[in-house]
Amino acid sequence: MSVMTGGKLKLVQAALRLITESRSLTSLGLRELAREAGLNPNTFYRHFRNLDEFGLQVLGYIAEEMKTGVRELRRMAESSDQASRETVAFVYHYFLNNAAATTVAVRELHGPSPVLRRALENQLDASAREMAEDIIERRLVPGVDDATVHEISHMTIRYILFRAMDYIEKPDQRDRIQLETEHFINRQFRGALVESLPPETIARWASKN
Amino acid sequence: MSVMTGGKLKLVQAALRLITESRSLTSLGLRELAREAGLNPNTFYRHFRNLDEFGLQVLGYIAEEMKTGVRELRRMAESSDQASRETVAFVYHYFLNNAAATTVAVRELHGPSPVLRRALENQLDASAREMAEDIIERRLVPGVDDATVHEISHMTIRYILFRAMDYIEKPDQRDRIQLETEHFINRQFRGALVESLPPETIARWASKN
DNA sequence: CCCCCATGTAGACGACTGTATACTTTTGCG
DNA sequence: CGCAAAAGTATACAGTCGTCTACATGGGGG
Repeated sequence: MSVMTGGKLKLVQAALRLITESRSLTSLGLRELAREAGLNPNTFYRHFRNLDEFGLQVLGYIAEEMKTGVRELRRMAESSDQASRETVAFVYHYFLNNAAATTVAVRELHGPSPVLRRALENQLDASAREMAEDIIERRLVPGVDDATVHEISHMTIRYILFRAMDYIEKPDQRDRIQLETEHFINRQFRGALVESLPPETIARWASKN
Repeated sequence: MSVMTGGKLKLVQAALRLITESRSLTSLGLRELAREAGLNPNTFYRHFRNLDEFGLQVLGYIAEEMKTGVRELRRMAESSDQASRETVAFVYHYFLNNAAATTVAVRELHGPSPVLRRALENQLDASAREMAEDIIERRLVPGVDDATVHEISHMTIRYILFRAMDYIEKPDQRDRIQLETEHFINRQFRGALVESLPPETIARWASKN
């Protein structure tokens, strides 16, 4: 399962290549894949039962890629305590360097195949849980209860993933995207601290500081 | 342009029907469309030059639908001043009643066709601008500057659209989605009020109230 | 060494696709 | 009504697709 070689790898990589050139995983054809990979169409059957199974394997492949990225991220976040700014920069650079995987994830998360959608949702939920637990364990946002941290993590993971797509496609907006992401995160966590208070009270207090 | 009739309408509606049954606009076939609409394949050519033009027309069709929805929403928001809760409920019910259009929008916003993506982005940006201007004019969040209101509106519109997809597909989670959406909005605007203050200061103050 | 099994190739099949040309029906207007 | 344009249909063609069966290669373990 773990390491792919030969034709199998070639086919998966061909899929990633085609998808970045504005295609969708679900719309790829067997022959098209083989053509792009430089293989005979029938070679496909030596590695996959059908296109559905292929899709899942591609998802597994990119999930593996993403996991190593997350691991790096956590290792880096451990060393710095002012997480936000550099962390956001790091994350977007990571997505940029894994544009193909990112594109697949974003496309299929809202794509037509229910199976792939569920698989991706589970993957994202798992990442969100990890992120939340890290935040809670390291007491990064004291004053916010655990359930809320989980909720915010869930939103943030998705927000970043979608913005990563823009980040990849619109180089001229990268600074803005990074900045808005920081705003997003800051507002969510700061907002959570004063969630139960009426806006007027907050505004009055804030204007005095 | 305005009113569709006969075969043209049938084809567009057939597309919406197929898309809700887990398909993507870009992946629809000419013959498939005609079959679903109960028409001869060649009738398609009487109304559309090719499938790309068809896609754009479908988008225009649902954009028209959405616009009337937004108009209703603004009319309703005018009458109540505690916007948030009922507004959110209203919005999700609207999306639920226009499931096909919602699905198309979400699918194609991250779909493989750059043309459709741009068209949808512009549509969403326009809606976000309208929303922001409403909020600013009615002074719903004093203490937050205009640029920030625009930024938050932009995020919120997208957040709600994506959650609307879940809302449609997962009936058992509808209450939770509605609640989390309220949280999202509240945290964004409240967070914006205290954006520039260090979290510790906020937490200390909040714990005293 | 040889054999075997995994991997890759060749050719063919029926089904489906987008499109062109030609014909029929329906519709709206003077 | 009469007739022209619009809308819908029939048939056909070349291309692509997924899949099947049969055959070729080639590298590692007995």
